[in-house]
Amino acid sequence: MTNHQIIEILNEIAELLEVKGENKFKIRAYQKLSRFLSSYPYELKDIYKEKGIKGLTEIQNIGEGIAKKIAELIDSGKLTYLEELKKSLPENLEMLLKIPGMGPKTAFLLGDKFKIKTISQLEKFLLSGKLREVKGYGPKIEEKLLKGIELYKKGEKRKLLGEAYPIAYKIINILKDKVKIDYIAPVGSLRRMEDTVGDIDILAVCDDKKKLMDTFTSLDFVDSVIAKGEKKSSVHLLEGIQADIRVFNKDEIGAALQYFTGNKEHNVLIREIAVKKGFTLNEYGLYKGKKKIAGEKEEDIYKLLGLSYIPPELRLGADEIKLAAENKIPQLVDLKDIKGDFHIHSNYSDGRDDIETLAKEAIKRGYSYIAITDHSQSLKVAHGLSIQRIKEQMQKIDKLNKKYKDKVLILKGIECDILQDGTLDYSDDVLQNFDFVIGSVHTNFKMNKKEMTERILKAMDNKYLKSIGHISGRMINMREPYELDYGAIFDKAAKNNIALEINAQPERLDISDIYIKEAIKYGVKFTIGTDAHIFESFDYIIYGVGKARRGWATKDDIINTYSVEKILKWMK
DNA sequence: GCCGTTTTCGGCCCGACTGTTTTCAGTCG
Ligand SMILES: Nc1nc2c(ncn2[C@H]2C[C@H](O)[C@@H](COP(=O)(O)OP(=O)(O)OP(=O)(O)O)O2)c(=O)[nH]1
Ligand SMILES: [Mg+2]
Ligand SMILES: [Mg+2]
Ligand SMILES: [Zn+2]
Repeated sequence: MTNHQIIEILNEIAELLEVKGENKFKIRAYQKLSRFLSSYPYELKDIYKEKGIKGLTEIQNIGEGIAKKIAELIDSGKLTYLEELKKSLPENLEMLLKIPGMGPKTAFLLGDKFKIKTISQLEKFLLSGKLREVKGYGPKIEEKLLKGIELYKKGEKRKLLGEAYPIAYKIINILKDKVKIDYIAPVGSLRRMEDTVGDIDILAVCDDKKKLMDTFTSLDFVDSVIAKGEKKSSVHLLEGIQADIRVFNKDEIGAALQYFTGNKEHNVLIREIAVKKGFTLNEYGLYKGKKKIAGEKEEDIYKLLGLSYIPPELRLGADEIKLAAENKIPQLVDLKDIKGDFHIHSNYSDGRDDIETLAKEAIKRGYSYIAITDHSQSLKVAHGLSIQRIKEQMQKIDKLNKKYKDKVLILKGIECDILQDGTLDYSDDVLQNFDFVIGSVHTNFKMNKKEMTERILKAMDNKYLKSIGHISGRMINMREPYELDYGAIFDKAAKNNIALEINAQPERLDISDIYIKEAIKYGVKFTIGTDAHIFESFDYIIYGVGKARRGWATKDDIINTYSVEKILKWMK
């Protein structure tokens, strides 16, 4: 029973309780825990095995009630409570609830009174016009639900951060072009730099609100308008994702950002603090009675609530608020601190560009160094480098380093396969010639937790290894990560002075940010690498930095912030 | 169902849009 599975079950319980019309705070408790666990770095089953129920209740948002249920799930794989809950309700409600526009009330009505169990039954029912006979329902609702079914059938998944970000900026640039806008920015999960986003949230400040909304809802790539008001509109895009916009006045921008950045749990906790202090907080401002006491700047709101500023990436509703109250939010690493990129492929292996092109791009970005890290010999599909090719590449790099002396330093790197037995893909007398060796697993993924951990730990005995590439092997939405004993790896990484890579490819984002904070406690350092195969992908660095920030990393934790002198020393 | 240096019981965020209403419920942010 993985955390992932437990999260799904908690969500299912919350949904069913909603349909039952249960106490909404009880429902919130399940939702809150579910969200909390999605960024929790330890497996509950390990904690339960070690410390029992008591270990579980020590975790934030888990009390006696849910601890017992989790224990039953781990012990037996089943949950009597959920089974009973399902029995007491119409079948297949979960499916109905996934239809956009269908909430708990309507789903219950359809399941209970009209015995609807399948999508095709629902379609027939809606087309028959029988729903409008129920008080409170009419033809527009039937239509809306039919549209919801079409959307549901598309089965759209959450988009990768790296897919959604460019779409958000496409929208922003068009709007800026067509309407006079004072401020516009991506917010929600995009601003928090989550791995994936459920929709694109945009916040704007603009005088001509009507024109902005007209423009937004009539963009070329809008395929349906879900809602359109003067403060808020929602559309669905051809790209297969929803976009929400909210428009505010200038003096509300701080409160608006605070609200629209979220996450929801963070907002609720912040608003609770406001209430305790005798204030109210909404998206327009912080109020003491009728009097507005903050709203222009996010910082002011946090400050008046007795908190230091909390960067968006940390706003999870976990422990960031407590730490802000104690003034213990660290100065996080920033994009402007980054001096180089530690994972780049050239046309020597499976990259598109020659090394000189890559070096020029690095110079353009103001980098001090880049590491060229092509694939190693056994990875034939990616044209892994033979020993002869390594020699040629090194000579080439020497030449370029002469040519671009004082402009950028090209590091002789390699992304060396960690073979099934934990040895590296070249012998030490080859590896010793590189400045920077990444060890990556690209083959034989189907090993259990113990075997895969041992494989990686073994590789870490090699004194030339400097960083572990994309450690979990996950491909977001496509391939699950393999299980690892992260504690053992962090421990050895810190002791052997081996960094972990934050791979910034949108589909990888690996090591996952939920582990970074833990690793830092062990003293582990990180190299951020875009894994670029074309120079345009140097852009992915923003996602890498975002992940580092979500892991509470400071400048010191990230090797890419070091000067040339310092990295040369570190690589020795 | 969870939580707490004021509380172990009584709190638990607040608002926009739509469709159906003649005052508001439902859904979503
Ligand atoms: N105060 C408050 N704010 C909310 C609530 N629901 C959403 N928000 C705010 C915080 C969210 O980050 C923001 C955008 O909502 P979304 O539903 O788009 O969620 P978010 O972008 O966080 O995640 P997503 O990737 O879209 O699933 O709106 C709520 O119930 N109360
Ligand atoms: Mg969102
Ligand atoms: Mg949204
Ligand atoms: Zn790789």
